[in-house]
Amino acid sequence: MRILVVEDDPDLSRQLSEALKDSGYAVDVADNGEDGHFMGDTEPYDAVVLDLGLPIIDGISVLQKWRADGKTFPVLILTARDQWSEKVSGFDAGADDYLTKPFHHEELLARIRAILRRAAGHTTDSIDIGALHVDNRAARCFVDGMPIKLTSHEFRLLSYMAMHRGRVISRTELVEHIYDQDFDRDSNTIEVFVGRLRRKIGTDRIETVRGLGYRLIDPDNVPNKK
Amino acid sequence: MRILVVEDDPDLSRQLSEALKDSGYAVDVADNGEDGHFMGDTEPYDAVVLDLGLPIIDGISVLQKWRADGKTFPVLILTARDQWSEKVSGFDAGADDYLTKPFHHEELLARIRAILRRAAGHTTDSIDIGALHVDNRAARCFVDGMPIKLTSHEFRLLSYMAMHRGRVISRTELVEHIYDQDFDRDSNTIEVFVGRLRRKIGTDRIETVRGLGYRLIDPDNVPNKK
DNA sequence: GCAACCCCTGAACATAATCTGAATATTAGG
DNA sequence: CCTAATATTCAGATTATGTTCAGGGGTTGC
Repeated sequence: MRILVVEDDPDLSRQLSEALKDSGYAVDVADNGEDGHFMGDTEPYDAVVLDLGLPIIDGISVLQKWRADGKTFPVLILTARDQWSEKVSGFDAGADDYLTKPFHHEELLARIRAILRRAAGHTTDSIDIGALHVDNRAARCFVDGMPIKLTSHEFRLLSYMAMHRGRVISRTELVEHIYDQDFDRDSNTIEVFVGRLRRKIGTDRIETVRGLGYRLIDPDNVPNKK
Repeated sequence: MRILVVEDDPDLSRQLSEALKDSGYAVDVADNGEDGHFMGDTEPYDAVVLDLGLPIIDGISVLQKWRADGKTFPVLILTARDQWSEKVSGFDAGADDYLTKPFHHEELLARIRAILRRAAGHTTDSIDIGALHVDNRAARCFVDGMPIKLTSHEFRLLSYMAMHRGRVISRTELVEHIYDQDFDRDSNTIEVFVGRLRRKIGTDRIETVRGLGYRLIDPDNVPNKK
């Protein structure tokens, strides 16, 4: 999952992106409205954390522009305490949730997880695919109840596939959502990660669709394959 | 489905054609208005992605020429941000949709699927022909609810026939829409693929019309065959 | 500050799926 | 029956995917 943070206070921005990275997200940062708007327009984020008081273009305008352009990623806005009117116009502009500063990291992370899972049409933080259990909250996964140790990138890959289970996901899409901005994929990292994941969670849980990509399935619940 | 991309920026052009190929389309590329116009005039594309700012002949003129010549393929135009007047004249010239740069691959792909299916007179990404279900988004097909594994070329063939179901489709037409430019068909690949498809989805779903081509039908709902 | 470790990356190499073209068999139509 | 059209089969050729591994950057524990 890849997240954009638009925040001008350098301290807060660093804290936020660190906390998010620790939770296993790929994070890009913008420190003003213009850059933030451009990045949101250009890159396929899974969620955005948007401060409202920003240099150059304010947060509400950025959000409005995105929505006018048809961008649908979920947006969590940060407001100063007591700025009730801002919250209202934030929701009007298409925000999905808000958080008043100051806040605990824990709360931010919980809300991010919530908007991510809502966007993907799930109702809880964990996803079961047959005997495979993916816990996005604890960033852990289990097969038949046994905990599986995954590295951070392995978990990102699994988590993204779990959110979109059953669908074929192209290598390009995986790269875009697992890595942050400056990454030029000209190597076979995705294949390597898929290989490692398969060894850990079971080869047949990730189906490869030649020429298109990969798909996460429940191997015990395939109607019948030819 | 075969798509023409007319775009002069080499980076964007490569990205586009890669993303489209990933989605299972056959793709040709032109990097200026003149070549683009010629290719669109000569080859039977199912859709065109057309940048407006092009060397030699600009995009709007290319589109106007095509429409004046009676070309009906759907055209998705790419415009720079804020060039609202361009969008308007694009629609006037006969565009089917537009996308402002920059954009996400996923959005482009969604719009391509949308104009393709509109052009074929469908309203969703999936098509049912009796017990056969073709899902163009997931690139999958089912018979009686059972998933059928198809290779990428097999799926292209099926998808094209499903889009034009009930009509007889000649071998030449199939070759032209399933392969991109540089493919010299002097062999019997189409027969081979039809054979393989038949084995997978059921022999009687593809009818042979001697001397003309093939037709995709619902074997359980044939008005009356002689 | 150092050593030990873990993980990521990119490349080289190995394997497997699928495509192609041709040869051969079968069928429909006269 | 004869012929042309279509089907089937199959063996390379070709590409996509898998696997392995070494080097390096970063982190942890001492």
